[in-house]
Parts: sequence; C-alpha cells; structure tokens
Amino acid sequence: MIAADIIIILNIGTSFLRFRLFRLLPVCSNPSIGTLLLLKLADRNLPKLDESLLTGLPPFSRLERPQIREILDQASSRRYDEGTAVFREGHDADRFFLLLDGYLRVIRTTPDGDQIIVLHISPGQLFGIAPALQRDTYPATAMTAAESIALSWPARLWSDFTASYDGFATESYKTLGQRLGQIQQTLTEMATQAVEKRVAAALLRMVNQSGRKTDTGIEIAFPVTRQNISDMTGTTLHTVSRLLSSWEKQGIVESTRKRIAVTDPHQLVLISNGNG
Amino acid sequence: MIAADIIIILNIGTSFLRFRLFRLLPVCSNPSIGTLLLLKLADRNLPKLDESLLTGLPPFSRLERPQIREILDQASSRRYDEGTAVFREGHDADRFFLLLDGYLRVIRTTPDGDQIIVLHISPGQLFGIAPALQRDTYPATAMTAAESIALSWPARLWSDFTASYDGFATESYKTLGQRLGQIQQTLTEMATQAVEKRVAAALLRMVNQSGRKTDTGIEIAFPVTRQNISDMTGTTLHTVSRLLSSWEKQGIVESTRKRIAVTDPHQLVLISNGNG
DNA sequence: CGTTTGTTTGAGGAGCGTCAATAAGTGTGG
DNA sequence: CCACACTTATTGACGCTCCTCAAACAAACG
Repeated sequence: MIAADIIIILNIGTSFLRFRLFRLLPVCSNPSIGTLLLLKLADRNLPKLDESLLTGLPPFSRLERPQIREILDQASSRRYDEGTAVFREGHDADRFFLLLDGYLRVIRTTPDGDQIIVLHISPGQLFGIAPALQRDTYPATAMTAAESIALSWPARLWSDFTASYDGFATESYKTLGQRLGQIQQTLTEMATQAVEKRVAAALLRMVNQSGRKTDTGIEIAFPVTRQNISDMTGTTLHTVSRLLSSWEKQGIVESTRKRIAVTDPHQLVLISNGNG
Repeated sequence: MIAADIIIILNIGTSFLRFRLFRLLPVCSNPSIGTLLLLKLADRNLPKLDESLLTGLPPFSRLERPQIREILDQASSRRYDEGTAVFREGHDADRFFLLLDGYLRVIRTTPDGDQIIVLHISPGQLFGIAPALQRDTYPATAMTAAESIALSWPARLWSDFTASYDGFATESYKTLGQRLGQIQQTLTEMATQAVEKRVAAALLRMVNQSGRKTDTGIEIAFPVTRQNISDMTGTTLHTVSRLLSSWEKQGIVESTRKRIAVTDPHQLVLISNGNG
C-alpha cells in the first residue's frame, strides 16, 4: 500500500499529489507517506497550491476559483512536527489558520501547571480565529497531535475576507458556533457526569471526529496517551488506564501504546449514557 | 432612598425615567422601585424608547442617534418575572436579545435532569445571539435570575445590522469572544480545581460581574441559592452550604436566604488560588 | 397557619486521587 | 546489535473528598 503510493507519486508528479491531498480532506484524512511527501513540498511553497485544496471546505464553498486563487496567493503554508505548538496561549494573535492535514489539540494551562484539552481540530477546519473575535491574544495553545500542515494568513486579512468573499463570514461563524456548542457540551459533562462516563464520551467524540476503520474496529487517527485522555476529562492517567484495561477485558476497546481502537462502539455509548 | 425614588419618578415623569434607566446601565444596574416602574411602562411599549438607552453600549457605541432610532423602532421590549425563561434550549432561534435590566442565567440541561449554569448575563449585554452563529436553535436556556427587561429583534435583522451599522458586528463578536473565553475558563477550573476553589471562584465571578457595595461588604445583585451555586460548580447544594457556613464563621462572607455578600474578598481570592 | 422553598447539619461510605513500584515499548549512541 | 535513558502503561494499597441519604429547621407566601 505505502510502496504503491510512493511509486505513483514519483511517476505522476505534483498535480496528482495536489489532487490526492484535496481528495483526502473532505473525508477523514489518512496521512500516508504519499501525503507526507507532499507536505515537504508544500513546506517550501515550491509548487503553487492548487485551488482544489479549498474548494470543498465550508468557508470557501461558495467561492469561484479566481477568488480562491487570490486567497491562496496570500497564504503561507507550513509543516509542523508532532508535539509542536502552532501558537501559544497569550501570544499576539497575528495570524489565523486552516488545518490541511494532521490533528491539533487546543489546550489551556492553569497557573499551577495542570493542563486540559479543550477540543480537537480536524483537517479542513479553521483555527486560531481569535482575530475574528477581536482578540489581540490567542486564548489557548494549539499543539499538534500528529505531524500536521496548515495554511495561515495575517490577521488583518480577516476583515478583507469577510467583506470580499460571500459566505466566508457566514460559514466561519457557523463553525465557531458549533465549537462553542461543543465546549458547552464538554462543560456540562464535566460538571455532572462521573469519570467513567466522561472518559467514554471523550473516546466516542474522538472516534466520531477522526475515526478510521480497521479490520477489528474503529481506531483514533492520531496518537493518544492515557495522559491525554485524562487531560480531556479532568482525571488522572491512572484512572484512565484502569478504565481502558477493564474495557479491554470486556472486549470494548483494543489499545497499544498511543493507539486506541474501539471494537464495540455501541457498548461504549451505553456506558457514556449511564447504562454501563 | 426607595421612597425618594418613587416621589421623584411620579413628579418628573417618564422622560426622566428613561434617562435614569440609561444612566444605570453602563455601571452596575441597581434595580429599585424606580426602575421597576419604568419596566412596567416599557412593558406596554407605551413611551417610545429613548435613544439614550443604547448610546453607551458597546455594539452601538459607534452609531449616530438616527441610526439608533432605526434600531430601536424595530425592537420589541418585554418584562420577565424572576425565574421565567426568555428562550429555551433547542427552540427555534428566531430572535436575538439585549438585556436592559435584571440578570440572566444561561443554563444547559442534561438528559437525566441535571442542569448547570454556563454563565450569567448582566445589563447591557446582547444574548441569544445564536442567529449570529448561523444556528437555527438556541444552544441553551436563558432564565431570569431577577425581574428583567429585554429588547429583542427578529433574527433576520442580524445580517442587516452587521451590514448597515459600522462596528456592530465587530463589537458583538468581541463580546462573543469574551464569553467563549469565560466558558473555557470555567471548563478548565471544573476539570482541574477542587470543589472549594471552584465555589470560591464562582462567588468571585458573580461579585466582580454584578457586585454592589453595602456597608459591610459587596453583595451579589441578584438572588442566588445554594442550589444555584452548586449548578455553577458541579457539586451539591449540601457541599455549598457547608462551605458557606464555614466561611461565614471565618468572617469571609455573610448570607441570608438567597442573598450573599462577600465581606473579605481578598481571603476568598486566596482560597480560589489554593492558599486557603 | 399550613405549604412550599431554601438552608443546615450529621453519619456513612464509595469513587477516585495519591503514592509507589514495576514493566513494556521506543529512540539514541556507541 | 546491545546498552541505556526515557516515555508510556499497568496495577496495588490507602485514604481523603465529597456525594448520598436523612432529618430538622427557617423563611416566605398566600
């Protein structure tokens, strides 16, 4: 599979690569050696980015190709290794971003060092849109959960974009609204549900947002540690480990180091609803 | 004091009343018999609402009087008794609102009946701005914590407002951003801090947002029950009651039924920071 | 003056965090 | 290729917070 990808890429060249990356975006991204090669290219901005990169995405869906061309010409693209920060809480919010490939965690840190994961960002989503909310600093840190590539624009372009491009503002605020709803959802869970339900719900959320099928079940498409899950649910890695062990014995999940697959999602839904 | 208010109102008539309500808005609203009388008037829409009602408020601060006149002419005003819902979670988001006087709680309810208070809304703030985020239903319930009065407009006007009035969109999204930040703050607290700190922080937030000075300390300007506080902090009314009792013995707070005053805010800050 | 709503306080126990020790997997350098 | 450091995961023992259950009291309200 991987070998085939490489050969195709080398033979057909960059135009196919662009198509391939584009094709991957709307569905769940499946980073392979193929896309990673493209990432290297995009990293240097060598090939002009293709319009098809953005055509399917909500903020740009109503735009014509020339407009998308304008937008892309003003974008910088960059690759980030796993575990690096795209921007940090409190820093000047001078750019806004679009995740092309990979996965991000949005993280807040407390004064005494505890951190919690507020939400995850999947390919195709805008992030770091503090400028849209008239903030001059980012309210949270964006950290890559896997190797990622993102476009970015200077913050001052936000007002140009919303003014010039029909539907850009509309669609952007729509995703913002969804994100707000999601955080509220997490908040109520955190406040009312027992740890077991919260962990089950967190797993389900990741699986729904970025699950990919394997032969035995659905696996989360980016590396996750027990510690990560405890940061999402406000508990400790020990408790998460115990829960996962017990679920593995019951045949609900399978997991190895940094990899978790859900084999019986239905059962997990039952647990998250309290009928465990 | 109250008697004086009534006399003044009856003598001077409605034009002064409007001024009075306006004057109260930018600072902390101090609902008295005087404003309540006005509320009755506004309730029936009898006197045309005065432009000065909106002049000081962020979303309208950059507008000229004729523009504000236009906006007001399209508004409905209504009074709500304490404990009634302005709108409910899941209902059609057909209007957006501005709180003129009173206090609101934004509440989410879980399937099994638990509810949590996501945030409070103070006079002068927009709320129910689901239309701005392209939502067709409200994501939460808005319930009055005290007798309140609010203006509202049909959702379809939102796009008109943002298009026609300079700074309206900017300022609205700014408050939205602040609100998002506040929810994230609450989320991290909920996930990382012990109950005692969360309750202390919740008290401080209410005091900062809507505290009014009394001779012994600063009191929260709207009715709050132990149950309410437990809904904000994800605990039980019993635990809150125990905490308040203990703080009262230490001289940090004073409280009677539905009324809480903080007499030693500094001490409360220490507790919320973990140096209790 | 009875009813409703809000508050206080106690007793008991479970959930889950803390402490601790070990093991398994991963990457690095010689 | 092995030795070593480091990260991640597992599991047990212990005990403190804080929830649950229960009962009585106080304030508001018609």
